Amino acid sequence: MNQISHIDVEARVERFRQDCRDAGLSLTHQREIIFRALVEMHGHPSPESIYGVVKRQIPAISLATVYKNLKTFIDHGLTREVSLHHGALRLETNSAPHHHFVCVRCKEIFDIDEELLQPVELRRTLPDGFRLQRCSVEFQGLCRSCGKPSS
Amino acid sequence: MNQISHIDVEARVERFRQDCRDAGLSLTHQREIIFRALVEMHGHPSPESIYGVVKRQIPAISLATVYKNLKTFIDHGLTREVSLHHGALRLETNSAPHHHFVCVRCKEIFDIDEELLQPVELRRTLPDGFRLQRCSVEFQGLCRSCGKPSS
DNA sequence: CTAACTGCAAAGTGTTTGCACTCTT
DNA sequence: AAGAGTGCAAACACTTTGCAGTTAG
Repeated sequence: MNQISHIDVEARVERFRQDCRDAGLSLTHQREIIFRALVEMHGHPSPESIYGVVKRQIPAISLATVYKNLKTFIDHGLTREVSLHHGALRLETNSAPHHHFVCVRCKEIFDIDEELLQPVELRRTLPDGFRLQRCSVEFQGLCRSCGKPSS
Repeated sequence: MNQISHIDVEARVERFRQDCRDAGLSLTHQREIIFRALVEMHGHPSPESIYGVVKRQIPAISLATVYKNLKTFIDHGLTREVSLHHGALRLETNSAPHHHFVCVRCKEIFDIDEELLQPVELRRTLPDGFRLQRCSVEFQGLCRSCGKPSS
């Protein structure tokens, strides 16, 4: 919704370079262009749409490279995916209202009883025209087995 | 996490039958077996895993039928999908902490500034061994354009 | 120089579709 | 009957993989 200023982009790209060095990642031309495209875009772009932007600057780039790099970025916390459970349809079997705990490592989903939470409260109303139907909270972290020091 | 009692299953299947009648959906054998399998399973099953269960009772059933019916169930509110944005990878461009509003109709995702919300509070701690890293709220409803009476 | 990265094409997933046949109503 | 639903196979979209060649450190 907000414009992104050039200074933000530059700052984020600069931090990106540092993060790559810190993580031992090569700073390739492709890598940087992809990251820059990402931070210059707004909303929640798909790999394809990022590819479309990047291709204007590196016509020979392949979609696979975009995918590989986005995955690398995610793995190193350089960007984030909108949802931990994209990829495949999953159905609810629990018909009672509840929230979810998603393990960032094994991706397993655990139900969290609704009454474990204080009701979520808005400080102000949603932007005009938006009609709220329901709201659910997603907790992210490590589940019991993934959090064990051994594993 | 909890066992599902037979009485719950029967009650839900009975309601299902009624819902189908109300919605003008044919009550086929396959349909009912699929629904029953779903409510008898626990957690967040995939279409494949439901297919596996159903196949034991109707060996000739096809995976496509399972998919078609699950979609029908979702469309009629007879069950719910775990995440509205499974399907394809989407990246965040907004690096500030924020929540999401997802339009149930057009599936568009809108960022909701973190400070619009009272912080989410737990009444008790999470089950032992779970390590919380972050938490984000997903609002669902109709967005501005989908909520217009015209559309 | 070496390990990491890229581009390509091919292979994988998970999911949908078209169509002839079969059931529910 | 008529329309809705089913099974099959083929088509799809999205993503990953293997590998030979290239580049960063």
